[in-house]
Amino acid sequence: MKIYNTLTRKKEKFKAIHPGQITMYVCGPTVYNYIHIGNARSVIAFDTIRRYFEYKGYKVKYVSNFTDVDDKMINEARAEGTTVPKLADRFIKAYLEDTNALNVEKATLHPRATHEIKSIITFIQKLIDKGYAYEVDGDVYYRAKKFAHYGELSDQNIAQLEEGASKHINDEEQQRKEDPIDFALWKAQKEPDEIAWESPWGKGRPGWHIECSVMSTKYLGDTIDIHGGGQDLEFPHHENEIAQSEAATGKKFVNYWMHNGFVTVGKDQEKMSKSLHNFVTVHDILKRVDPQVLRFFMASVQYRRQINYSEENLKQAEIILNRFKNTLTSIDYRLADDTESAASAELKQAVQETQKHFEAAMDDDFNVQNALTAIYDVLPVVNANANLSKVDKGELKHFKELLNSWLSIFGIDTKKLTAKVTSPDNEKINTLIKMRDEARKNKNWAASDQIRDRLKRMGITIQDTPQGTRWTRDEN
RNA sequence: GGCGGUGUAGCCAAGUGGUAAGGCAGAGGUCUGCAAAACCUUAAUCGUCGGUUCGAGUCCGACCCCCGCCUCCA
Repeated sequence: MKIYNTLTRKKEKFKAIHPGQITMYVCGPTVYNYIHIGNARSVIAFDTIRRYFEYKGYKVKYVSNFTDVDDKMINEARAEGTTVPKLADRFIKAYLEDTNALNVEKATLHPRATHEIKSIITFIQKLIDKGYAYEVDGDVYYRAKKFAHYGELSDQNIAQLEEGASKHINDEEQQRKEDPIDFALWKAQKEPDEIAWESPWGKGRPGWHIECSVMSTKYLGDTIDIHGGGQDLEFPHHENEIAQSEAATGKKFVNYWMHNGFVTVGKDQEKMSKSLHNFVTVHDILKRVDPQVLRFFMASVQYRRQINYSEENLKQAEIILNRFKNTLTSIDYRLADDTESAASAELKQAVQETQKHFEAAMDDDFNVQNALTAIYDVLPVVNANANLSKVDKGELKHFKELLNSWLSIFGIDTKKLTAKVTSPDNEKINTLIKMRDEARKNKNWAASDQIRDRLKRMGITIQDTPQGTRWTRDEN
């Protein structure tokens, strides 16, 4: 299995620290708003990766944090006249609802920065003791240049970083810092009503980057297998995490750094982001789009590539899901009917090949496009087989199980896809179909078509096959 | 300016140097009473220019377009 490592800018053979187990940390959102499609992309990308590891038999420890205190949180809470913790609670709840709707597996742990203040203070103190950090009037800064590997992840050189940073910070900050690229580990309280905790350096709150170093090492260990996040976190966030963690522990922080590509929008394909105000929240879009369609759309692009968010592309995802649905439905009908089973070497071999191709593609840095292609290639074979008067029922069943597990890597629940929800009108549907079959027998096409139209209005599509009339619900 | 990514048919997109996978849409056909679904057939010389090579989308050079990071952002 190969994974592209941002640190080395190469695909590397994946080797877990502990065989059969994987430790994964994924940077989560700042919870001052609903998550948008771009945030969801990251969540979905790493959920898909996690699910594939699990498919391969790994046990995955998956930690994803909530940043529940920072300037944006403080400002938003003020604007709404609420407190930072209340604001956080509200949007953490919304996050869990949204990601649950997108069928994202629950993290092993969702630590919150504000619940880790003690550990954060201890960690910062360690950095001060080791000479990697210094305090100035209640603020604590990290001495970036002291860390020899600073800039390696994002491939930036120190001089240029200094030049860039000096343009962005004000004189007052410039004077406090030893160097413009030094970054805050601890920020002193500025207003009396501002949320703050006691510390050896006075009242204040943690800086942004420190929480991830603390939570990752605390819950997953000094060195972990995989650390993920959006490409925009490469610098400075992840660069700083490496500096903090490796300075504190003296060990390698992360073996494989993985960064997902952005969601872009519009004909200019601009990055979707909160600051550009071109975002769509998951909360809103799910009011009109089937969560499975959104999930499949986002999961079907390889995690490093950009996703161009558009109605047309969303529509395409829906059509493909429908093909899966049709195939699975026709398999279900064939498995349930009383026709004889007949072994098919052709089908068996095609299914075997598909599995091989699917896994080879996923093993290659999660190349989901090629993995899906493997499935698209076998669908015509399966569909054609499912139309035969005698089918290989054992092999069809086997394929169905495989397809279920493959699609579940993409976050698709095939049960939901094909559910013939038991509802009060099931009996009515079957009665109508019987009536129609009767009409067809008598070649009473007008009556037959009338019943079909009526069923269509109920959201039921019917298909006539040699094995009898089938029906599916249009919406799941 | 520095770093990184990207440019393949209307759209999505795969492509270890050897005569361009696949999907969607479109067109034609088979099946069907008609449909639906399914199945079959069907399209591009790969941003531009030059180089290396028997041979390049695939390597080298130059250039152009777009996107991102370098400041909060998945």
